Amino acid sequence: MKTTIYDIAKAAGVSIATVSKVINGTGRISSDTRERITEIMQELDYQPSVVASALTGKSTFTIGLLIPDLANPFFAEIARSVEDRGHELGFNLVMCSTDNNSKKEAGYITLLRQKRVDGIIIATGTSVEGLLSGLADYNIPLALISRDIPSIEADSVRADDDTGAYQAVAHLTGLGHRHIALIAEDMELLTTRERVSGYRRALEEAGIAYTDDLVTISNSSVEAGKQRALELMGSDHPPTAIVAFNDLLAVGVVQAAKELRLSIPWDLSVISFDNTVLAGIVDPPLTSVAVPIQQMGRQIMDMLIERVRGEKGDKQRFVLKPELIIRQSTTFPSKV
Amino acid sequence: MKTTIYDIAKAAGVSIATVSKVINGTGRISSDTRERITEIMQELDYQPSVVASALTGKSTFTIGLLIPDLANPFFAEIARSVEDRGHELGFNLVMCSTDNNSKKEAGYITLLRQKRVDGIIIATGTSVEGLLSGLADYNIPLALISRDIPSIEADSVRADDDTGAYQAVAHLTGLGHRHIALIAEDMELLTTRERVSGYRRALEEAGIAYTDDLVTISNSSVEAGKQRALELMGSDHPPTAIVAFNDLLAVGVVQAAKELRLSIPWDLSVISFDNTVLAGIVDPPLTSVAVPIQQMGRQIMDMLIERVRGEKGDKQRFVLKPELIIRQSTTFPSKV
DNA sequence: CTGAAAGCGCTAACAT
DNA sequence: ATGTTAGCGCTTTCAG
Repeated sequence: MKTTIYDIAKAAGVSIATVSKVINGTGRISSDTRERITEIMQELDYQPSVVASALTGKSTFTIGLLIPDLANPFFAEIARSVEDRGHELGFNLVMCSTDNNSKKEAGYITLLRQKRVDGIIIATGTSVEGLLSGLADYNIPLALISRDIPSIEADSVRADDDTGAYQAVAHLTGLGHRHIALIAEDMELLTTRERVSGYRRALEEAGIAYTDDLVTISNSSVEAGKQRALELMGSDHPPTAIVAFNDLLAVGVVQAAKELRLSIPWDLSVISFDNTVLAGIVDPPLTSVAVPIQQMGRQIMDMLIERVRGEKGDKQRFVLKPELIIRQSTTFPSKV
Repeated sequence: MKTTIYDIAKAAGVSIATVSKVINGTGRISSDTRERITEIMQELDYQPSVVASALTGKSTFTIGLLIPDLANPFFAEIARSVEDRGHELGFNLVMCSTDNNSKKEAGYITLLRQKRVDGIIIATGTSVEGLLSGLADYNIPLALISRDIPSIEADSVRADDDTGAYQAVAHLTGLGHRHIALIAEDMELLTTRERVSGYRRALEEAGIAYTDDLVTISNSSVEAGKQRALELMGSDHPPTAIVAFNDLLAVGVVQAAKELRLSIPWDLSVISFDNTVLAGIVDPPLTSVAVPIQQMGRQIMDMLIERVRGEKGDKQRFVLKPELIIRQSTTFPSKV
């Protein structure tokens, strides 16, 4: 049998209330009995049940993290930083990889509700919007990382995507590129729309007209990135540079270039977003728009825990500045 | 207020016992009242509390996963497959990245105990050994993935590391290499010892003497791999091939080679273990010993859930055959 | 087929 | 400084 608070109480010759108090450091108990009880708890290897304690109204000390895919390094890194900060604060993370599939999202959210998690951090796209607005009612705090959903009442931390894209494209136009393609993600995402807007702004400043067919939509995988790049490069007037909305896509572009026997950066410049471990590892290493993943992870967890602890007040929305890390995948265009 | 089983009971004009029965599909209730109750639960958006239900002796439907580092693609992929299978079976995963730090391991295990998780899957090294043998007493089932710990009474799934290393090294000796280095991990790990043994076996068959200084120990990171490679290549009699015990290390080797202006595979052959996404992405793509991560993940979860459900009987230990994926990082040695 | 009641392990007033 | 007691939301005999 698991040892309970009763076992401790009996062994110590006190009431369970007293034991509860030393466990939680509440009320006043003589340091004498405190010590004795502490000792007995150790001897009996007693672990207070957070299940029971949660039932009495205290928190479960677990928070849910919804991401598209743990196997995507960007999200794995986010998860890691969130997990670390949570652990420091005494909270555990339950992972929910949704594949951006609304069925799975709904399923996970239901589960998280049933488990009475203290809060939920969301890094997925739009489809959850409906589910989420509901969540507010159950008053379980929500926080958004990396993507923001304006219609949702929640704290958020994300990168300034407009600026990020602007920096990337300006770097390219500065090098002389005038035919720059985008491999974007779902247009429903604020992230995507902002990046496209930054792209247009940079083009405009360089006096370059915006063309629809240089912007292609793709889901996030190496394979998809490769396909899109193949299509772009196969067109009548192929781009001299491609900006991919994440590292996986960019890796796909690199593979497409290899297949087409195009050399990067000489025949084609490439810039990625995210700057995960992948960006530094491919050949050539990618110029990439870096977002401070660690910082975002810690910060969102901090904000969420504040809410869990009852912090009221307006929702906060942080927008972090991205940084363009210049590596070897970009140079001036060969043919002007 | 959260809606409880009482609210449903009242609204339906029945007792909570009846509601409980329709929730769990136990006992016998007229399909009439069943429907009515179901309907009301939906209307009120009722979510039964697994916290409360767990307190009455049922499971928490959550299992803990201990890994060294979620940001390492190998473990991220393991986590993903485990999570998926868990989700199919109705279990959630709480992530514990331990950095192979025994303090963290102990901390996480304590937390998992307090949360009354139904089971724990472990992919970390040795330091937990002590903690774990204890766990058995609290009768929370354990399962080991990717690494086995003989002294622990637990189901396990892992790769046949001896064979994996043998295949890698035999491939190399077959190409004519006679000076093959190993960048290994912690010697305490069964995995490491078995790989070294496979290495020696392959050398022996090729009539090559084993030398201690060709085997170097490293912790798992790109940076560490690079350092070890630099040291190896800087020795009097540098190896013509290096086998790295995971992709991160191998990437480090590749970077070291670049820094030394050595071309892979012509100046140096490289083989990695794990065959994660990284192996296919670096330049050149790495010949790698692939283990069936997906399959391991599913299988370990299946075995663990069996135990959670009360399956008794001897512990099962599965050892899966690895496969050598030949890419472009290996060829015959240039100078014989 | 349905309900009453006794817990599960712990917390939080409220007494003492 | 410590103990009593009434829940928390649900499951599970055991009656009816």
